[in-house]
Formats: sequence, C-alpha cells, structure tokens
Amino acid sequence: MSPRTQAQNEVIREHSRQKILDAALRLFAVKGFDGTSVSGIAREAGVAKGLIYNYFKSKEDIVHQIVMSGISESDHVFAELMAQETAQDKMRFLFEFVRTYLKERYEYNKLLHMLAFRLEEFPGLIDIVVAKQTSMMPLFVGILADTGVENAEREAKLLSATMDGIGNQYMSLKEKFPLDEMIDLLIEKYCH
Amino acid sequence: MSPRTQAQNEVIREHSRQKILDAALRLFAVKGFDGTSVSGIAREAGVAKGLIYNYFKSKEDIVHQIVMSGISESDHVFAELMAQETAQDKMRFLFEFVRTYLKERYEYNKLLHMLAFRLEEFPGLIDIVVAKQTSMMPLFVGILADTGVENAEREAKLLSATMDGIGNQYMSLKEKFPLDEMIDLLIEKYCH
Amino acid sequence: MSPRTQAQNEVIREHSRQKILDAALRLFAVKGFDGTSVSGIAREAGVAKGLIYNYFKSKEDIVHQIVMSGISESDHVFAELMAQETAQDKMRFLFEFVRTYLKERYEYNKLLHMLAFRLEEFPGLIDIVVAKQTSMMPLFVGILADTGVENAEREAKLLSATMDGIGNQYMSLKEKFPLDEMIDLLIEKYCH
Amino acid sequence: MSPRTQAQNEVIREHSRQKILDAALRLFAVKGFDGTSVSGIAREAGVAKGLIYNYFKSKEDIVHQIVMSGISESDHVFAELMAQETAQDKMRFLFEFVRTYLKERYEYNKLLHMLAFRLEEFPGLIDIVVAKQTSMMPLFVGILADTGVENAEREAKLLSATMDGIGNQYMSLKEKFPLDEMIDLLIEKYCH
DNA sequence: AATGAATGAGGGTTCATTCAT
DNA sequence: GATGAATGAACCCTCATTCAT
Repeated sequence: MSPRTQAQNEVIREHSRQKILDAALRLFAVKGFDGTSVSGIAREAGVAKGLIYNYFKSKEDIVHQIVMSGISESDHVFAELMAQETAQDKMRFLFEFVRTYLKERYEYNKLLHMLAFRLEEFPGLIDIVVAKQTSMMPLFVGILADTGVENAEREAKLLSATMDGIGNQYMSLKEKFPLDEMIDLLIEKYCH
Repeated sequence: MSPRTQAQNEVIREHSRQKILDAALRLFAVKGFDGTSVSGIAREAGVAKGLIYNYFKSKEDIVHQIVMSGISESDHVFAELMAQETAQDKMRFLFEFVRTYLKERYEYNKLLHMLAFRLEEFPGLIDIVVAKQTSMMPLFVGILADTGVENAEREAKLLSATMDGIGNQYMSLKEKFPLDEMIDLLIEKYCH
Repeated sequence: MSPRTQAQNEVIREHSRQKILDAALRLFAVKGFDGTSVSGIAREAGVAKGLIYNYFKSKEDIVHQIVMSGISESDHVFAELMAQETAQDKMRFLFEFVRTYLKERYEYNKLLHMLAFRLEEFPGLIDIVVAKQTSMMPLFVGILADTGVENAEREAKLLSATMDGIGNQYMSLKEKFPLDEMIDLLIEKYCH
Repeated sequence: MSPRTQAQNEVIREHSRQKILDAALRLFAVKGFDGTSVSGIAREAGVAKGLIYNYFKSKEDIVHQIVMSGISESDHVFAELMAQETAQDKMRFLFEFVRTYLKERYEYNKLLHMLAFRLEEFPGLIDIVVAKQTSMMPLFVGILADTGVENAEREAKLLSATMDGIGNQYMSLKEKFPLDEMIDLLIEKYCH
C-alpha cells in the first residue's frame, strides 16, 4: 500500500530502459534508423509506445544513448589494451578484440557504420565520436612505431582503413567473408 | 504542330530521365535515401513531381537505375584495366582508378556505401551487385598472383577490404583523409 | 505509528486538495486549459500525478471545483454589498469590488473569461453560472433604479457589458489599460 | 491531355484554400483552437488531411490566414467610416457596423475573442493586431471629441470597453442578449 | 494518503503515389 | 510528354488516466 521506494523504482526504470535500448538496437541494425519506427521498438520491447518517452527525449536520443553506452564500454577495452606489455602484444590484443567485437557486437557495429554517414543529424554525438577517434590515432601510431614499422603515421592510417574495410565487408557479407582468416593474416603481418 | 517523331520523343525522354537521375543522385548523397523526398528530386531536377513516375516505377526504382548505370560504366573501366600489359600495370591502373573514382564519383560512391547496409530493400539490385563482386574477385586474385604475391587469395581479400576502408574513410572524413598518400602507399607496396 | 485520526486525515486532504487547486489556477491562467498538463499541475503543486485523481475525477473537474469555490466566495461579497445603506453606496461598493477583484483575482478572472467560450465542455458548470448571472440581474436593476436611473433594465445590461469589457481589456492589456481611471469614471457617472 | 494552365490551377487552388478556411473558422468558433483537429477540419472541408498542408504551413498558419483576411476586410470598413460627413454620422456608422458585424461575423468574432488571451502563440499575428488597435484609438478619440464629448480620451476607452463587453456577452448569450436594444441605446447616447 | 511507471488514443505533420487535365 | 492538386497511410510525439505498490 505504501508507494514504491526510490530504489525499487530505480530497478524498474533501468529494466524498462534496457529493454527498450536492446529492442531499438536490434531493429536499427536490421532496418536502419529511418526504417525503424518508435511503434516498432515498443512492440519489439513489449512496452507501450508512450513509455519510450519516459526514458528518451526522442528517437534520436535512443541512438544517442546506445552509442554513449558503447563508447563507455570501449574505454574499458582500451585500458586493457594499454596494459599489455610489448607493442606486439598490444597489436595482437587489438586484432583479437576486433575479431571478437565484429562477431559479438554485430548489431552495434552495424549501427555505428550506418551512423558514420549522418553524424550531423545527431548533434550531441558528433563531437564525442570525433574526439574519440582523434585521441586514439596518435596512440595507435605510437604502438605501430614500437613494433618497428617505419613511417608509422602512414601505416597506421592504412591499417586503420583496412580494419574499417574488414568490418564493412563482414557486415555486408557476414559468413561469406573469411573474418578469421583476415585477422590471422593481420596478426601474422604485424605481430611476427 | 505536327506530332513529334518517335526519335524526337526518345531524345526528350532520355533527357528528362537523365535530369531526374542526376538530381536524385545529388540529393541521395547529401541527405540519404530516406532524407530525400520525391518532391525534392523533382524540384532539384526542375520537373514536375508526376513526371518522375513516367520514368520510374517508384523511389526505389530511381536508386536501382542509378546503380545499374554505374555498373555498366564499371564494365568499360574493367575492360580498359585488362588491356594493360603487365600485372604491375594492371595494379597501378586499378589504384589510379580508385583514386580518381573516389574523387570524381564521390556522390555515386557514397550512395553505394549507404546502400551496402540495406540491399535487401532493393530486391532487383542485390543479386546483380553480388554477382559483379564475385565475378571480379578471381580476376583480381589472378593479377595479384601475377605480381608475385604469395597466397594471393587471402591477400586479394585483404587488399579489397583495404580499398573498401579507404573509400569509407574518405567519404566520412573527406579532405581530412590523406587519400593521395594512401594510394601512393599502395602503389609502392604492390607495384614495385 | 498509530494511524491518523479521521480529523487529521481531513486536514491533510484539504491541504493537498488546495495545493492542487492553487497550482492549477496559476497554470490555467498562464497557459490556458489545453496548454496545461496534469503532469504540469502535479509538478507545480509538488505532488505526484496520481494524487490528483484522488481528489478530482478529471482535469475538467479541477476547473469545476475552482469555479465553484470562486462562486461561493462571491456569495459573501454579494451579502456585503446588500448590507450597504444607500443605492449609491451599493453602486460604489460594486465598482470598488470590481477594481479590487480585477487586480487581485487576476488569475481566477482570466480563467472565467477563457471558460466563457467553452462552457459546454464543463457540463455541471454551465447551469450554475447561468443561474448565478440571471439571479443577479434583477437585484442589480433594482439598485440602479434606486439611484434614479431611468429605464434601469436597459442601463443595467449596458453597464454590465461595460464592466465585462473593462475586465476583458484589463486582462489583455494589463498595465497598459487605465483600470483605475475607468473605475473612477464609472463612480463619477453612477454615484454622484 | 495537356496539363492545366496556371490560371486553371489558380482557380482550383483558391477554391480548395477557401473551403479549408471556411471549415476551419466554423470549427474554431465552436470547439476552440485546441479542440479542433486538423483531421476534423479536413473532414468538415471535405478534403484529405494532407491537402491542408499544401495551403497552410501548420494549424497555426490557418488561424493566421483567417485573421489576416479579416483584417484586410476591416480596412475597407474603416475607409467607409471615415468617408461619413459629420462626427455623429461616423459614430452612427460605427455602431451600426458593430451591430451587423456581431450578427454576421459571429464565428470570426468569436475566434478573435478566443485568440485575445493567447496571441503570443501566434507570433506573426500579435504585432499586426496590436498595431491595428493602437492606430485606431486616436482616430476614435478624435471623432468622439468632435461630437462634443468632454474628456474624450477617457470616454473613448470606456466606450471601447463597452463595445468589447457587448460583443462578449452577445457571444456567450447569443439571442438571450438584447443586442439591438444595446446598440440603439448607444446611438441614442452618442448620436443625439 | 501518496507515488510514479505504464498505457494507448489521438494529436500535427510528412510524403510516396495517383490521376485528371 | 508533362503538370501539380489530391490522397491517405504512417510517422513521431503528448498526455489524460490507471493501478500496483
């Protein structure tokens, strides 16, 4: 008879919020941002349409929150990478991470790739994503230089494009693309 | 006041059709497929909205025809590539083509990349695009083998991903991405 | 931890109810009936949305109760008016009341004026308001006749319209409308 | 087989636009701005909902255009008023106009009165309406002074409030309010 | 007595498509 | 061949109301 406590409410809220985020990510990955309707997300999440707006300001905000939570995850991964001993180990860790990431975060990755062409529609996002990318690059260059690669700047950008392309093709072709073989090849080339 | 001849009509038709295709490509590249309205295409092309449906069955069909015309162009390029003497020349021709293509067919390329994630919405397209890609790959592997690369199959797929990624990044970052440097680097690596 | 007594409960209830009524009146005056949300009222009153439905059947019912409480107030004013000695005193009392009322019950008056155009949406209200008005008129006519005005019926209706209009303009123009001057003018004309 | 000429289209457009304006005014007067839905307007006008947005940018814009067309009408009336010979004639013309206007433009007048409380929601409108009102007042004062009234400024404002109130009551009470009697009384008082 | 998560009908608006001319 | 007025389904979003706690 007493109203719920704040803690109880927090649990309920977080549960609903996560159900919606999961459903949205699932649909965005398959049908794209415009192809996914808020009604569809509600249906997929098993909640009423209106509830979504208790947790998200707008459809854009759902994307925003999905990406933000992905970014905060990536910070952990990055810390782990930097904890590796040698430059070779760091590179290997990176490649292995890409392998796992592409396989297990397929939907999230697809969303990111689709967004790449329209970041300007998500004002809060673009700065954060760009900042992330530009802060990563020098570290990546450093690691590559440490493995003995000459002209590491150029090579880093090329390798970065290569991994981008691998992600791209894996998403388009799925099992028809030999992801494992490609990652192994990169390890072979860069972590001798 | 005599009626137009069939030939005259054909010229007029082709002219209008091309104006619409050009306008549509321009808008698709900037605003995406969903962000572009048929009215907008008509306005950009300087024709009436209704006319579009004289030449195209639907909005999807416009994309279809844009892509088909791009594919038929690529056949000519491919013929020219195969006319090169040595494997090195062929590789160099390919890289130079990528360089030019990315710079000059920016809009078309952007459209293709955006479509990559949603080919299933364009039923007639998916088979053709996939067929094109799979028919290219063995020839590409052959050329690479001729340049002396070992394990050409694997390398071809990796290089293909790399070029894909270069295109990707060039489209996202535009002038901030050192396209020329990347292409030069590839030429250096593969056409010594 | 003993349960509250009935009397204590009654006090609490009346306090909450009044907080809600006050908040609602404040918002209705600024944003109108449709522009005011029940959530907004709850926020302004500092109570939970759900509590409102413990005291009011619906959003309409809030308006209903605001107006009813205003009417019961006006009964007191009317008794005081009738207690004045001369007809001139009664008229003066009336005009001074209008002056004070317009200044101090701005929000309530604004609500009433806004409702005037849509009484049929508040079924319980229309009869009461109309009854009030029609019961007042003969008394008003009597007072006016007592001041020596000829054709008091006509004059009463015109004066009634004038005061209505003064209220109207004061609400639209606020300080830009010379309320005091207008009231003084009426006193001058009718209470020589 | 030829497309419609521009003139033909103009006729069609103006016809549809007017049907929508008429339907909207009808509904606004009965149900208010918020109580009237765009779907309802479309139904009342006998057109598809979407057509409304060929002619009006938004629901607000419908109101805007209704009011603007009313204002341009009022300019003609005003010119006619000023063409009267004597001040008495001008006053009589004014009162007669109010009589006719209240009877025949009932819906438009009701809309105006409802808007008075929320002009700030119609940004383009407020300046125009206020400018209209403030430009009228001095002329009105002048006429009143010419009829021999002392302290014409004060009297003009009071009379203005009176007419406002008459409009108000006529709209609320309709036939139960003796409009003709009131207007006759004003003529008697001011145009002896 | 009080809370706020949840519901779903209905709002304004956009846009691909049709069709009379 | 060409026009653009007209259609209506579907979109995102708001909000009065309910109800388990």
